[in-house]
Amino acid sequence: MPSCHRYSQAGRDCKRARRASANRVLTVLRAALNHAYREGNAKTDEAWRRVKPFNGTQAARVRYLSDEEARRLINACAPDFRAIVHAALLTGMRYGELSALQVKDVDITARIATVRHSKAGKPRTVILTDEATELLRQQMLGMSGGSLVLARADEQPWGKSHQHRPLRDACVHAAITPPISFHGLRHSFASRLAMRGVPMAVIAAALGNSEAICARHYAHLAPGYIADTVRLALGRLAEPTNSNLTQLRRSAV
DNA sequence: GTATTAATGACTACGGGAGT
DNA sequence: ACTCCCGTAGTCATTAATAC
Repeated sequence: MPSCHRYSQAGRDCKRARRASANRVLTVLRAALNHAYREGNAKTDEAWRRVKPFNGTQAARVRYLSDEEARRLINACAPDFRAIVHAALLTGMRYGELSALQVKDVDITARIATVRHSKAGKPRTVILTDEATELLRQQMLGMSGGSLVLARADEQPWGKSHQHRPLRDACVHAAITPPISFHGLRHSFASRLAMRGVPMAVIAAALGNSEAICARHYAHLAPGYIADTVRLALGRLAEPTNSNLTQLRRSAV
């Protein structure tokens, strides 16, 4: 676990994260207690009904990389790990999705990839940019349909936790401070889109998330988009006319 | 490198309040 | 009474961190 710095932004977020975790524990505990109450094993549920979760725990500011940091990070990775990091930054796909991606899931001609088993349980299509298409095409050269597109140098699949140390080392070499997690690469992808004014609905579709979740994480990165949308939608209420109001003298205000 | 635990992301279902 | 919207509860999957 990262150490908390009491007065820094990281420290405040660490505190928020602890409170969010406490809320989750409370949720699980309350579910168990409610079950016991429904089964007649508790006389009353009043005690835990009075416990309120911490407020303001859902507003974490996501950590993301600037384009320059992302380039440094890619360059600092070993070749096999570099490919999966690069792909994460270009597609926003999760570590588990990338490490399971097979040749048959990638359509170079249509420039799409299919995630057959996403976290939400539903398959989804990932749009590939020219850069992402070229990256995957290079990876897939000479491979058969069932091969993993992004495997380790020893041709074994990237396993659980295999990303942690290489990414941490790459962050050190690339002078990325604070270091970023693999999931942060997904946030970086979405943040780049948000900062370029891409609508939340489009970002949500690209990530396979709900629009509400995306808005929570990335809306603050797109103030220009929100402002433009509001201004465009509202337009003018009335044309300016000659006012029948007299401007007050400064001394009268 | 692997196993385990903690933390987080993200979904659906549901209930309450506001509006009609 | 009904519908819609929004927030919360509950849950599961995934990722991160750590111990060995």
